[in-house]
Amino acid sequence: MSPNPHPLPTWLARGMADLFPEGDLLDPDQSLAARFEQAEADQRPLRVKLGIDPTGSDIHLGHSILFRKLRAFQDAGHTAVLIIGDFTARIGDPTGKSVTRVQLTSEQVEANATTYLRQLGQGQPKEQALLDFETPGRLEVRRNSEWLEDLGLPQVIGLLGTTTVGQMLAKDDFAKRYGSGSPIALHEFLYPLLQGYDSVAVNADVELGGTDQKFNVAMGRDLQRHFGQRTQFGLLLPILVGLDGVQKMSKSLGNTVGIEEDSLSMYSKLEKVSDAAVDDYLMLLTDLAHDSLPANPREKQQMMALAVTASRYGLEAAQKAQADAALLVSGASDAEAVVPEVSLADVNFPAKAFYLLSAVGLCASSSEARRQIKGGAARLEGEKITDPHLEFVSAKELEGKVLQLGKKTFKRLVR
RNA sequence: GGGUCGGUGCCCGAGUGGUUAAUGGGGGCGGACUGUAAAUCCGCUGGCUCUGCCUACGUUGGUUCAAAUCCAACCCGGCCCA
Repeated sequence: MSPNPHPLPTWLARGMADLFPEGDLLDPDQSLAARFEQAEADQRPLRVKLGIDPTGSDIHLGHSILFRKLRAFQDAGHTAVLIIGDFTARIGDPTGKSVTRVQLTSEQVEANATTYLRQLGQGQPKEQALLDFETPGRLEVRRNSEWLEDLGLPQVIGLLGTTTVGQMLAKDDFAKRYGSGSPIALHEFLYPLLQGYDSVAVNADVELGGTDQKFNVAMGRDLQRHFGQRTQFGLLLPILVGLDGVQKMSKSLGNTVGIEEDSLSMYSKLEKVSDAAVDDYLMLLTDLAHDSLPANPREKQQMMALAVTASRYGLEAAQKAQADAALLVSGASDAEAVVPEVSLADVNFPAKAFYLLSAVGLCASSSEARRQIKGGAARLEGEKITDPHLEFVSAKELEGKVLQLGKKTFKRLVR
């Protein structure tokens, strides 16, 4: 193979799962590297699109890999076009869901969008934020209701006419559902088309997405061509596996690390991710060079956890989290300072042990607490609680003590 | 619109009148082991300040001493026909 005349910058290539098209290396419509060259020559920043679906409200590390890449584009001088899918959220992205998603009201969507932007760092200095909201020209935040709300039926029919049922059924998710006899609502076919139309509306040069977005991103290219526009490149990043190392990181699977979690909890979760996931985390969530990593898997976990936490909270806070986490596992008695506190104000006395566990938030329900106690999971000041009916007469006798569930969860009871 | 099969706990999926809060698997949680990992083994897995009481098998109503199980209507879905 002859040397590539325009290699992609390393910040761009890192962690990339797929890039398309990858044709003639000199053609700016076929090669992203050539598009870069051209943009530079024209002194025109590239427009890099990323769509978010304001259906949830908590951003986790799985989302953040896309934002990190978008930020890298910003730092290289390009324009991030963040599209809030406020209109499409009301349809529901069929991706990965076997069930048709509930449609949200516009109030819910708006509230979620606001929360999203805050978590991405709106109003914060760029050093602390996920995206650069500060530097002029580096960020455009758009809502797709801007252009989708006013589409008339003739235009919608026009969009529908650009593709076929056969093409739609080629999409992985639709294919599976169709094959297994699960319902597919017709309006779900509209989703890829509308997301694709977003690319037309913002004139995107590049669209970022997870590998599960390939179909939708490709649809954007088709529609851009249809509307006589220059086509975008699809840059796909892997879907981050969750803490279990098996399934994708997703809130409904409960294997996430939230971007807003405090440094201690972020570090503690990360340092125990499954070995299967550590290399991915290092690649996608840090900038560490992979040839300088320790061979010992335990050290590797810790290094990764430290780096990821530091990228969010700074090195000093991350190191403190690391030290605190070490204290916590060594035994609650050494860790006075770092155990999170919980108030007894809402607990009614006299309180039985199982009720206390649930009232204090250590267990989801009092029935669960009862089971946990029977299973030997609950401790007070390091001493195992064996009787669910153990009764505490007043808050006084509990103040300052540490209540523990399992090996990892501690709460200090305070007034 | 017609025919037909189906809708069960977080998910999948048994169960077709009576010790059924409902077999089994997955997932989750806890215990042992360990590297706070994986694998393995064991226990738990509707709610309630709980020796008992509630609520649950698409919805509503009915039959019966007794229903997830029988009947009716309705809602939702798959497939076939139109």
